[in-house]
Parts: sequence; C-alpha cells; structure tokens
Amino acid sequence: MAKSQTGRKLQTVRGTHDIMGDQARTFRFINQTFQDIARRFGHREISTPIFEFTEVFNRTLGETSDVVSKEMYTFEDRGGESLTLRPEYTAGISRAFISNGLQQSLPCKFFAFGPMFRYERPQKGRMRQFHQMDVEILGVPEPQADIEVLAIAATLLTELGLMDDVTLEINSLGDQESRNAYRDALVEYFTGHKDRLSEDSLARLEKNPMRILDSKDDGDRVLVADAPRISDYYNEPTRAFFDDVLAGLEALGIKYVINERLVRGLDYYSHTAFEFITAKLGAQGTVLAGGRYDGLIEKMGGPATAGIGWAAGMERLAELVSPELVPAEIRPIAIVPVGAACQMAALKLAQQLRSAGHGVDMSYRGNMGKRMKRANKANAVMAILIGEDELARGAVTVKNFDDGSQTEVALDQLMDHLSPER
RNA sequence: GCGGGUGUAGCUCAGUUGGUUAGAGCGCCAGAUUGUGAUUCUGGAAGUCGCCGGUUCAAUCCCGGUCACUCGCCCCA
Repeated sequence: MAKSQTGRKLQTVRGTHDIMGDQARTFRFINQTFQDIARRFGHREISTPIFEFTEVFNRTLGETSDVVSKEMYTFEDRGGESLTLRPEYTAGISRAFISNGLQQSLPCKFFAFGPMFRYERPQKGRMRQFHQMDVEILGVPEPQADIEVLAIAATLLTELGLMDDVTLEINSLGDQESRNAYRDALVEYFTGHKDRLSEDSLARLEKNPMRILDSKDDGDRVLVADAPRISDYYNEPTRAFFDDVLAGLEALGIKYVINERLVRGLDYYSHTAFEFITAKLGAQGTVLAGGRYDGLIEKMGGPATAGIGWAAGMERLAELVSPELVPAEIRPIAIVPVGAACQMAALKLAQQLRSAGHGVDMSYRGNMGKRMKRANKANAVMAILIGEDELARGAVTVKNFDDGSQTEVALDQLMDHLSPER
C-alpha cells in the first residue's frame, strides 16, 4: 500500500470511497434514468451548495434528531461562521426556496442529486459520504402531490428493474392535531410501562416517543403490539387525506402496505410518510424514503408552504441494480497506423471520426501488434489499419474484431461504411 | 458512540504447529510474432505479510494498541 510523505497510508477518509469502473457506470445509469423520469414528471433541476450555515440544518431537522445531535459534519470557516456539510437535501432546497423568493412561482417541482455527509459508523449501504437523488414538490397541499411523488418513485424503481425487490410501506403521521393527540396517548401508555421498556426506548420516550414503535428490542415489541394505534387518532381531514393518497396509489396500480409503526427520523414530517424497503441489503433496507413536511418552510422563516418529497440512496440502489441492465461502455473504433509514416494520417482520421460522433481509440506508442492488442483490450468493434500501401490507393483496411474479417475501404466511402455500425 | 469478524502482490486467495530465499491463479510488462488482436508458449516486474509497540536467540504467525474494511446495535438513503 502506497504511503504519503507522513508515513501514513494513502487512503480515503473512513466511510468515503472512490467511485470508478463498474460502479461509476452503474451510478451514471441510475442517475440518467432518474433525471429522465423526473423531467417527464415536469420536475426541474436544482442544485444547492454542498454546505450551508449550520442553522439551516439544526433548525429544520430537529435538535433531538440523531442527524443533528451526532451525525453532522460541522466546522468553522476562516471567518468564524459555523458551516455544515449537508446531511440531506430537503433543508437546503427549502432554504433555496426562501432565499430566491420562489413563492412567486408556486408550485415548484424540483429534482436534485449529489453527495451527502453524515458522521456515522460505516456499514453495508451506509457511508459517511453517500449520494442521494431527491424529488420535491412545494406549494401543493393536496394529496395529488403525494401521489405524484410516489408515482415518480415507482417509475424509477420499475425502470431500474427493482420493483420486485422492494415493498412500499406507507403511513400517515396525521396533521398537527392528530399527531399531538396520538403522541400524548403514546407517552401515557409507555409511561405506564416504563419498567418494561428497554434503555434505548426510555430515552426515546423523552426525545421522540414515536420512535419506540420502531424498536427492534423484543421486550419493546411486546409492548408495542398493544400500544395505541395511530389510525385511531386520525381526525377527519387526516383520514380523508390519507384515503385520497391510497386511492391514488390503487388507481395507478402501485402496491403498498400500510405500516402504522412507520415513523420518520426527522422532525419535520406530517401526513404521508413512506419507505421503499428491500430485504436484500442487510440492516439498511430502506432504499427510497420520504414524506410530507407542510410546516417546514414556515418554521424556517418563509411563507407557509406545503411540501412533499423523497430521497433515494444511490449506493443502495446500485447494489441492487442488475448489471445486465446497465448500458455497456461504447465500443470504440480503433485506429492503427502501420508505421510512423502514417501517424499523421491516422491522427487526422481519428479527429474526423470523433467529430462525426464515433468513439475512437488510438494508442500512443508501439508497433502494429502492440496497437492491435491494445485495441482488443479496449473492446474495439473494429480496427482501421492505415498503411502506406492503402494510403497510396486512397483506402484503409477495416478489420472486424468480432469475426476477424477484413476489407479494404476507400477513404471517401469510409463514413458510409461505418454508419450502419453505429 | 457500543459489540463481533477480517487485514499476505493491482485483484481473488494459499501458507508458515514462530526459523533463514513468502507462494498460486488472474492481471500487468516483455519476447516468440518489426503489416494483424482475442488463443497458445516462454520469461519478467511486483510484498517493509495494514501500522506501532511487546514477548522471543528469532515474529507475517503469539500478545497489546492503532488504522481500515466488514457484520450487527443506535440511527438512517
């Protein structure tokens, strides 16, 4: 292993990775599929800075959330400002909405992607720098937005060939009134059973009681089984809203499972919350998740604006996507000059073909045999051999690498000869 | 932040009950083949056995620490 001058191993920072080779190709495929779909749904790209003033995140995500309390990459810049590398996209997009006065142009439909940063213990499907794709609709309080956003998700997972690997779990956290009523009931119930709660859940009871519903502790699960159910606390508007969302999913043929214990980690959610979950990734089964956050923008100091969106983890998706679906790199045409005298002619031809849109590979040194080897390694479709003999006749030799066949083609007919191949 | 597993060549892995020159396959480079690749044959380069310390006449092997990876918990995409 190579070492730096300080004698330390030259390696990436824990939980970060170089993305290259097949993984880079898979990422590109996923991202292009995502962007294409988002545009079809009328979403526009937004790209916000990778870091923001720290308040942007700790105000919106909730002081007690794990992300804020222990996972943020926060640092002071040279001017003494506290800045934070973004741990998720919604807060930054909401900030951008306010900063740019976009209430003038509601509704706003955005898509975004890029790296996120969370200081966590790395695990399968969990890194300190990871990549998300994100979709948001701002300014639509109607359930139609929930349905649309879920339709984008379902389309994406379908086109990535993952719909069979994944289950959509959905829940309604209710509006403020329903949520508060339920929360109170939960606290009362669990407080009555304090002695039987796990240590973790005792802490949750203080910080975020709804999290107890998610506990993996066996003792907690027994208690949770008899805990009050959120659906019993829905008020009429909440019930009607959730029913509309579910009816929309049914109309679109999107299968779902209602999970009344599904809660989200970040404070800003209300009404719809959902996760697409897979069993194929070990402990990190959530591949795409989101929900409604109607109060967030107002809480940040902007105009009261409804919002709903989701984020999907690229690394997690990439682990699931079948390699056959990922487009192969384009196979280049190799240009092989035979002898130094043909170097310039080869260079010109390469430029000509590249300008015409062909992928062209030309190696930098070596005799013909070497260059042929190199061309083969580059997975070229064919080699164009340029030698003095052919050149004198105004022609080149075209060799097909797949069947080994070889023909002489006049230079002025070369473009036509190549076009059917591309 | 907590617990388990792992760390030998670019990659996948053998191996040494502690002993002097640490191996294989793949890959890479070169030659057979200076106007023909993929096949075949021959040769070569490449390792401070993750790092630091301890035990020992002797450590890649045993012990401690550390770093990284990995699996799980917390939490999350």
